[in-house]
Amino acid sequence: MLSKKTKYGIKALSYLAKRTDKSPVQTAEIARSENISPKFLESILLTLRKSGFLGAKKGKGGGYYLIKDPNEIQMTTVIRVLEGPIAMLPCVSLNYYEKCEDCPDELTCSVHKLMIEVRDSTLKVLGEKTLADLA
Amino acid sequence: MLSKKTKYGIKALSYLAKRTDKSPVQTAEIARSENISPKFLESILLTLRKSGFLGAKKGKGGGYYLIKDPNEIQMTTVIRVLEGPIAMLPCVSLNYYEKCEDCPDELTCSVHKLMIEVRDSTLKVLGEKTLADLA
DNA sequence: TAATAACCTACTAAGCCGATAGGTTTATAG
DNA sequence: CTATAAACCTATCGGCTTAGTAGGTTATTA
Repeated sequence: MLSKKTKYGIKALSYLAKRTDKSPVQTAEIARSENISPKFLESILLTLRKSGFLGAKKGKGGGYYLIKDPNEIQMTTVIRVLEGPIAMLPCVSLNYYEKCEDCPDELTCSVHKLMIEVRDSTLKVLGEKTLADLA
Repeated sequence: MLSKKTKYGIKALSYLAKRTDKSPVQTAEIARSENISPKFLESILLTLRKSGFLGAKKGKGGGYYLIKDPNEIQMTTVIRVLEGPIAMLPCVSLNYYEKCEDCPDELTCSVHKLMIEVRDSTLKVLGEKTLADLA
């Protein structure tokens, strides 16, 4: 299940990508438009800025704006930053790998093999999609 | 992320499917072999029995056994029973649909569309796989 | 009749999620 | 130079879920 954090984050990015204008947009405006708790969204936008997706401007007339071209923003990278691993098990995660305690041998584990296939198919979909496709 | 419940459940089903013999296998044996907490596994096998995957026999020499042919057991149905929805958002779930509170219109929601694609690709992988493929 | 193993109910510790509260810093407007 | 605006930062919290534990009940077999 996708967390609300991720869902809201994607919505916010889409909102910014839809704008022709590249001027800063305030958190409150996005929150209002997308029905998101302003304070919660604030923390999300902050992590998106720290991750290099957004730029920010303080003070009056400030807000957040996209740094990169929406075409260059893969959905895989967005989701990894907000949600963490895309894989359904740590032992099949490319970016957040972790060994299972219970599993003596991954290569013979039935669940492992299955989840690799799921991961690859998901990765294919998300890797081909960019923020531009959503907006 | 797949819960341990689901992971253990699939492992247990695989274990049973691998056996040529169709005699009942005790919870303790599966737990030992797969490194699962016996009591936790007990509850999992119980739900698998109630869902029609397993049969059970009480008393000495009892245990659990597969009811159906492993070829007939789709991984989608197993996961839905143990984990719940396969979709990453309730609003794109076929079997556990739920409307998003924040979203006024699903058809224009960028996240919605994206998650439908992810769901479909996952469903394709899991729908083609049966328990026999795992074992 | 004793042992065995499934069945059932209840509880719990820990962790995460979504959100809130309140203050600090920086930029702009007048 | 001062007031305002908005991002930035820290801390906290209630509620829920997960993974497991404990302990007893029922049914079957030897």
